[in-house]
Amino acid sequence: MRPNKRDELVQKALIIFYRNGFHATGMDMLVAETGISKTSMYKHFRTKEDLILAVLRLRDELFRNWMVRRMEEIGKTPKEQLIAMFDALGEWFSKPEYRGCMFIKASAEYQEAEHPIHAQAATHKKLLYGHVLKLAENANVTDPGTLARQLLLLKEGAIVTAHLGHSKNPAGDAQRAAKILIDAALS
Amino acid sequence: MRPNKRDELVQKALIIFYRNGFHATGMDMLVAETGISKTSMYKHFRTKEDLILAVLRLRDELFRNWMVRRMEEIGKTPKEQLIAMFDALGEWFSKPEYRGCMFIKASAEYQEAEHPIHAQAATHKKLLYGHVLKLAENANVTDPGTLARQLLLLKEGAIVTAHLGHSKNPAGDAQRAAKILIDAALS
DNA sequence: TCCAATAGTTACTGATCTGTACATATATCA
DNA sequence: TGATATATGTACAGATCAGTAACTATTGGA
Repeated sequence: MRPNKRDELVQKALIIFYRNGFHATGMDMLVAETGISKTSMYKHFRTKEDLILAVLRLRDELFRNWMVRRMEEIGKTPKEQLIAMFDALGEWFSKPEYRGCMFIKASAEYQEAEHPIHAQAATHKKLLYGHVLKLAENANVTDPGTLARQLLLLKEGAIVTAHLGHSKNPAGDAQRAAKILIDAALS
Repeated sequence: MRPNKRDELVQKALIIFYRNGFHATGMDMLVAETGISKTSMYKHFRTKEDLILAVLRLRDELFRNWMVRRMEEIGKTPKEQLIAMFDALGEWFSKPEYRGCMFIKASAEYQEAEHPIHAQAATHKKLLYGHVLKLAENANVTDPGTLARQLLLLKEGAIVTAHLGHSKNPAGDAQRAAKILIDAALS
C-alpha cells in the first residue's frame, strides 16, 4: 500500500469539502464517503483544521497549475495570455461540478484574517497575483501592478457571479472588460 | 413592548451571523448574545433557516438603501453615480467591522442554487443589477447591460479582495477601471 | 380588575460534532 | 517466519446541534 493513503484522503476530502462546505462536512461524512477509517485520518492529521489546510494546499497547487497551463496553451504573447485567463475561467464555469472558488468559500467560513485557513486562502490569491503581475510587466503596460489587480478584480467578480448565477456569461463580460483595460494601459 | 421583539431579534442576529458565519452560529449562541429566549425565537421563526432568510431580507433592504443613497449623494449625473458606487464601497471596506458581502458568504455556505438561502442571495444581486442597469441606460452608453454587468464584476471582485486583504485599495483600483469602461462605452 | 398575548425559565430529546481508546488486521521487508 | 508500520472496526467521551414541552412572568388594553 505504498500509494499513500494520506494523499488519497486529501484528494477525496478536497472533492467533498468543495461540494459540501467546511463546517457542513463532518469527519463522519468523510469516513462514509472516502471509505478511510477515522483512526487513519487522525493518524495523518491532528485536527480537522489540519486536514483542511492540506486540502487547500493541494487545491492551490492544482488550480494554479491548471490556470497557468491553460493561459499558456491559449495565448502566445503575455497580452494574449492575460486575455486567455478569461477563456480558462469560462471553461471552468461551464463544468457541472463548478461551485465557485474554494478559497473565497474558505475565507467566508473562517473570517478572521489571523485564522490559518483564512491566511492560506489569502496566500493563494497572492501567488496568483504574482503570476499575473509578471505577465503585465512583460506586456509592457504602464503601471502593470494596477492592471494586474484590476484584471484579478474582474476574475474574482466573475467567479462569484458565475456561482450566484444571475448572469449568463460572466467570463465573456469580464474578458471584454479586460481587453479594454489592457488596451487602455498600452496607449 | 410594542417595539417588536421579532425585529430586535432579526437585527441582532444579523450582526452575529455576519460576524460569525451561519453554520458556526448556533441558536444557543444567539440566545446568549441577544438575551432573547429560545422559546421566543421559535415562536417567531419555525426554523433557523427561516430566521436566516429574514436576516437576509433585512440585510438586502439596508444594504441597497444605503448603497443607492450614497451613490445619489456623491454623484449627480447617472455616470457620476455609477462611479460613486466605488466611493461607497471604499467607505464600507474601511469600516472596522467589514467582513465581506453577507450574500456571497450565504451562497458559499448554502451552495445549491435551489436552496432558499442561496436563491435569496441571488435575488439581492439581481435587484442591485436592476438599479445599475437603469443608471447605465440613463447614461446613454452603448450596450448598457454589458456595462452594468461589468461594473458589478468589479464591485464583487473588490468586495472579495477587500476581505481577503492582499490588496491595498481594491475600491480605488476598481473605480479607475470603471472610469475606463464607462468612457469606452460612451464613445 | 381581568383577559389575552407575548415573553421568559428550565429542562429535555435525539442527533451530530470533534476527537480518542483499544484491540485487531494487513502489508512490506529482512 | 518475524518485526514493524500502517490500516481497520467499534465503541465511546463530552460538547454542541436544532428544536420542543410545560410552566411562569410580564405586559397592554378593555
